[in-house]
Amino acid sequence: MTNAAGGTLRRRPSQRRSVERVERMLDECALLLDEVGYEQLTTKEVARRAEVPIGTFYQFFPDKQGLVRALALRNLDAFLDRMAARLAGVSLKNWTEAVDLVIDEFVEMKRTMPGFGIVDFGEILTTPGGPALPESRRMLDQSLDNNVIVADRLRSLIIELLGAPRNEGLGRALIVAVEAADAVLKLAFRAHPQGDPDLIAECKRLVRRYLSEHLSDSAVDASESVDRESEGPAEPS
Amino acid sequence: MTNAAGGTLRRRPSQRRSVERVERMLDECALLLDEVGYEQLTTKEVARRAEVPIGTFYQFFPDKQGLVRALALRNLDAFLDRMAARLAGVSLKNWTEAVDLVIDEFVEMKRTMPGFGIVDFGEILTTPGGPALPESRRMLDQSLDNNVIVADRLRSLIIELLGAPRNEGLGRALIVAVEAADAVLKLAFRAHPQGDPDLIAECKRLVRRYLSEHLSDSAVDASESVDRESEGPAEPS
DNA sequence: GCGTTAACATGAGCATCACTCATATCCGAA
DNA sequence: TTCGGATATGAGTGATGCTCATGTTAACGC
Repeated sequence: MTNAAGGTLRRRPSQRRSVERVERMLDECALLLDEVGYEQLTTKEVARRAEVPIGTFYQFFPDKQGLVRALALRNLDAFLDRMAARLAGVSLKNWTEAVDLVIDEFVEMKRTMPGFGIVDFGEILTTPGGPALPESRRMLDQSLDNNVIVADRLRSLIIELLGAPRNEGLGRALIVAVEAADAVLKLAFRAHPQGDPDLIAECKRLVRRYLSEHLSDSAVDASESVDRESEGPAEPS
Repeated sequence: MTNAAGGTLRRRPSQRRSVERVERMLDECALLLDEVGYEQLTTKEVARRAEVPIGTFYQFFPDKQGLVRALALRNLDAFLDRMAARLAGVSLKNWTEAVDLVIDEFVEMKRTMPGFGIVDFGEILTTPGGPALPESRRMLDQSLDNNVIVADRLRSLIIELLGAPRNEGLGRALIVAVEAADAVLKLAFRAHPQGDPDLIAECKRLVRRYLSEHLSDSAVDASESVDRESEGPAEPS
């Protein structure tokens, strides 16, 4: 819902042609990232493929990092939207099913959405191509925000759907779970182009075991918001 | 024990002066990495600080990535050696203590060893400055090797010290645990310069919960290799 | 239609980077 | 001393991220 490129753009495109251009640049960035990786990706090539002059590129994106960060945010939004839609259309027996569903969806995104496997919720999102520097506090804070956004929205979804108790530690636990799952799934995709099934299964186990401290099974049965048993997708508020 | 710069050097320094030079370059690389991050790090500046001509730099390191990878491997060796020494000098009551000890040691390394927080067991080790590319299989395999090396040596240490059963799944579980813990600790250090204590504690919980499937408490008491109760450091085989 | 003004578009050019290679220097053997 | 090959060096090369002076379009009052 929120604009995917929220604070990362130098100038927000207003006219229709400009919007399409920015979108095209992000599309080509994603494809090129999958082809050559971040370091080999050049702004000139992105601009060339998107059929946009390099000068125009730099009117919208502050720099190479900004481009990739904007893509990361767009991917993030896409994932969260798909998650919300997916969770809304299913009646879950217990919260562990929700964990499996979220991870399956994440894996599916990695398999199909260009650039999703490379630029996602980890530090790449923050400082793509470079590890976090103690100097650049601002960027770090932003990354932390992004991380919190994912975990927070997941928590909202889980609470909404499963009626889990609003533990104080749940928020932090979800952040930790997201971070850990992200890392393990990265490993799974490093080991196998489509994601090593064993490692994906192991990832689910990891998250289930960890979250079982915070999410009790009893909370699931007490769920109030899962009223409809229908399988059709329901609209989130 | 094994040379830290394993296959990453273009030419192995033979004379004493050359060895010192390579060591100095790695030292300055680590410091500079902490100061400005990978992307801002320039080979010229590393060479300048190490008081080595740029030409000489490229006689030993194939490229910028090779330099950072060599540093990563040196840090890796340092960590594993310290782990072995630390575990050898302590009698553990149960395996969860070993988990805490390993994580504490890891955190201590992140706090004190230059470049350790930035270049470590994650993908940065593999493709520093760039996420994994589907193209560059060779690098990916190497990264996987590195990851396996850590987990494998940890497994050896744990089995040796705690007499844990040699489960088939233990190896993979340790790889997953290392990957997850690494990610969560990165997060902890992004949130706090010295590492957020809450997140560090959460990391221990995560690993303990996960590994409890593979390491039973009873296995600890049946430990055979922990004969000596002395606290002096013992030599690993 | 016309003039004015501001926003937008463009790509040659600049500073800087990773990396090379022709040359200089060293050093042991004869 | 002379020679030959290994080593050391830094000016130079091509490429990259990014800028900015200039050209083009759009909007609006008259």
